[in-house]
Amino acid sequence: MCVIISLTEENYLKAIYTLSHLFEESEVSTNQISDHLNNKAATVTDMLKRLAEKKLIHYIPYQGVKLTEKGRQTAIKVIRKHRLWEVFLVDKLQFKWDEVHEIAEQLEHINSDELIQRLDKFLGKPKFDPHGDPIPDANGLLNIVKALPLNQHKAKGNFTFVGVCEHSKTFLQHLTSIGLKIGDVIKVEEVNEFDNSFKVKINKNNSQFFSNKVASSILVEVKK
Amino acid sequence: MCVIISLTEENYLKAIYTLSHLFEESEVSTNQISDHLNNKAATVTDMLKRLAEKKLIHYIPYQGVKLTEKGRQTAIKVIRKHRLWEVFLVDKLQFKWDEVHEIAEQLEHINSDELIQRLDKFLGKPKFDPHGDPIPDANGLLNIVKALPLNQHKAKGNFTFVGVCEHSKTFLQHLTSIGLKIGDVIKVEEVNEFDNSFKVKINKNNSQFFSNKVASSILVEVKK
DNA sequence: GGTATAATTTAGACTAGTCTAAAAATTTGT
DNA sequence: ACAAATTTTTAGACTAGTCTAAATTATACC
Ligand SMILES: [Mn+2]
Ligand SMILES: [Mn+2]
Ligand SMILES: [Mn+2]
Ligand SMILES: [Mn+2]
Repeated sequence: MCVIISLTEENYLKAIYTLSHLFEESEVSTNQISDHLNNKAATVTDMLKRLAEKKLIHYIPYQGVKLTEKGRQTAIKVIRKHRLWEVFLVDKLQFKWDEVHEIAEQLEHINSDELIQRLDKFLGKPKFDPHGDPIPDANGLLNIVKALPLNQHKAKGNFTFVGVCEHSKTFLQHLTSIGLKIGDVIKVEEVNEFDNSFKVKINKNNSQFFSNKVASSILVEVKK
Repeated sequence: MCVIISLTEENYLKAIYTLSHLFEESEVSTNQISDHLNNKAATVTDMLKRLAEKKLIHYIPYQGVKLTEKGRQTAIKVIRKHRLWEVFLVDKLQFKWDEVHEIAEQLEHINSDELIQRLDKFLGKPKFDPHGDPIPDANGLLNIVKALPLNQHKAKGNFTFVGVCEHSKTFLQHLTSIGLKIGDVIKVEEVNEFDNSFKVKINKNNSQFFSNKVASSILVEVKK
């Protein structure tokens, strides 16, 4: 009970959580973590030993790591805080969706359960952050997003834009510049076999093209 | 330009700023800082050398320290953030005034000028925090509070309660329990020479007594 | 003015978190 | 199956921030 978890340790746990879901594998490797956090592999190994010591991860040398239940809960809580603060920044302070990630990276480490509970209520208990990512609830339960990237639905029809799988500032700004935001309806008029580009209409406006790169980075659901 | 100032360094600068104003002396001693931050004097000496190296303080061994202009600006900015976040916590999240200090101690280190500017606007550019302390403006200018503790006005009459000079949780809770909040009118009906206690009415309610300890910890202005 | 006391600094050590270089283990390819 | 390539760990070093104990400087008092 009540082991203190440092900011650095929180970031490692979050990285392990994210990577294990990114690659659909339960074991995460040392190099994956070192790439993700821009640290050297030797540094990661040191930290993995400390996290294992604290019972936050299962670690077998050379075999990779996975989170313990305690580690998972800690990671989820950091993600909950990150996403709630992003909602605050966009909804209450009128930041753009491409401006909030760096600030949320700092705010996610503020330690106060009461604060998060009240912030959640103040924001109207949102279910999704400004990028369409689901916000874990107070018990650590997370809606799994069943949406797929647009390019995996190789069919004409109407889709709803529900999130991004690429979070870079430049990509988010690009979506803004083509006038696409969460909740918009995308009508696929043609799928171009040659380069896998998509001819689409956004909310019944004029037609435009999505490159395969764009189509593979936006998550959509079939419109009901 | 653009020297990175760590969270720890920010706390030292804030401590030096606070202590120099608390004792009305420009030079702050090593022991004062070590008491204030609950660090050992040797630790403080180490840090003072680092802060001097970064041109944030003027430091002459054995003589005490004072802030440079750059150090003062940094300290003021941290105080501005602390007090703005306290306003946010009380006004927007409905925290009580005795619950916000610890959380603001964390939030004051979040580093984003844009965030503070937008938070300030969102809160309606408040001039005072929930404890009546003035909030420095974006240029680092601070209204000096000219209010005195009630016990220094040894006279009957009407006063306005504008702030506290004691910030402990128990004291703030005590004021709440006797029904006193910022802005209330305090009518002094008697000053008791024997123990320097005060017979007062708050907002024309029933009379009660303030001990000298209470009277010396609340800041009031003569009611206009 | 000289000594006792208090304040401050120095010296040396420790932890968390990082690095580079080298060693060891694992995986890959023939 | 074994050598080469890759991954991971170990060893040793560094910085920031902290400590204790000892040395030094300042101050207070007679
Ligand atoms: Mn983010
Ligand atoms: Mn997000
Ligand atoms: Mn405070
Ligand atoms: Mn305050």
